[in-house]
Amino acid sequence: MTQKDDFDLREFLPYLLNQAAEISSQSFQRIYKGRYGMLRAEWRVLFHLAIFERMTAKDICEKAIMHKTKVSRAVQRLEQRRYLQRQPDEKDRRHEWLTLTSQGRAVYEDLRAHARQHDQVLMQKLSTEEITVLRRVLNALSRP
Amino acid sequence: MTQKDDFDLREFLPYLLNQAAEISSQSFQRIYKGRYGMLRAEWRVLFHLAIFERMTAKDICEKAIMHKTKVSRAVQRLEQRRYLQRQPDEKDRRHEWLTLTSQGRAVYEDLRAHARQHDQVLMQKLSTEEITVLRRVLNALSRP
DNA sequence: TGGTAATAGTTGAAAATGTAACTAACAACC
DNA sequence: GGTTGTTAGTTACATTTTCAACTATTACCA
Repeated sequence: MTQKDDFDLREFLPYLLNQAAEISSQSFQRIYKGRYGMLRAEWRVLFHLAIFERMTAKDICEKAIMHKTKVSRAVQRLEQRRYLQRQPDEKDRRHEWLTLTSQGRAVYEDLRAHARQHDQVLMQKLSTEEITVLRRVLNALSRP
Repeated sequence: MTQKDDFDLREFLPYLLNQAAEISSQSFQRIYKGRYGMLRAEWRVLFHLAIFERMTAKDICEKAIMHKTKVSRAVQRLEQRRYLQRQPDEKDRRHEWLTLTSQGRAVYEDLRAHARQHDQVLMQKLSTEEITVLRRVLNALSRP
C-alpha cells in the first residue's frame, strides 16, 4: 500500500476540514448525546436560542446554515422535552417565535461549560497564533 | 434577534470546523453527485484506491477514518458501477484486495481535476501563510 | 377585489447512516 | 485435532437525513 498518485488528499481542504470536524466533534457528541440524548441539529438549535434568546425557525436556518426540515424536526424534539416554547407572531401568523424554557436554559448552561472545556482541550494542541489564524480562516471559509 | 449570551459560537472550534467543512464541500459535492451520482463515502474510497492503488477495506477504514460498514457499502456501490474490482487474498481469504478498474480510474482523474480546481478557488480566499497554517492545524486536529 | 406568487413551516416517503449481531476464515492454545 | 478467541467484512434493523410535496398565511398587483 504505497502511494502512487501525486494527488495528496491531506492537502485537499474539503477533505481535511471534514476529517478535523468529525474528529473534533466526537468527544462533545458523547456529552450531549450521552447526557441528554440530543442530536447535532438539536444542540445547535438550543445554543442559537440561548445566545439570541428569541428567533423564528427561519432565523435559525440562516444563522446556523441548516435546512428548514432539519430545524423543524429539531424544534419538535426540543419542544417535546420542554426545552423550548413556541409563540405564534400576532402580526404574521406564519412566524413562530421560539424561546428556551428555564429547563432548556439549564441544559444549555451545562452543555456550554462542557463546550468551553472541550475547546480548551482542542486548543492545547495549538499555539495562540495558530488559534487566531484558524478562527479567522474558518470564518472566511464559512461564507459561501 | 440580538445576541445576549457571552458564549460565541463562532469561537467554538467543532462548530466552526463543521460549518467550514460543510460549506467548502458543497460545490465539490455538486460535481461528484451530479456527474456520477456518488456519495461522500464513495469519492473518498475511490480517491484512496487511486492514490494507494491496492488496499483492503480495512486499510481504507484506517486511512480515511471511516467506519467499516460505511466502507463496505461504498465498495459495494463502486463495484456495481464497475469502478473497482475485488480479489480475495490467496493466503488469507478473509482479506479482499481492491483495485480500480480503468473506468474507475477515469472517473477519478476527472474528479481529481475538479478537486484541484475547487481547492484553488477556496485558497483564493486565503493568504499563502494562512494556507500553510491551516493545513498544519487541520492535520493536527485530525489525530484523535 | 380577486387571483397569482411568495413565505414559514410541516409531513411522508426514500435514501443514507449507525449499531449490533452475524458469517467466514484464520490463530493459538491445550 | 478440537475448542476458544480474533479478525475482515456483511447484513438487519432502527434512527436520521434528504427531497419533494403539502398547508396555511401573507404579499403583490392588474
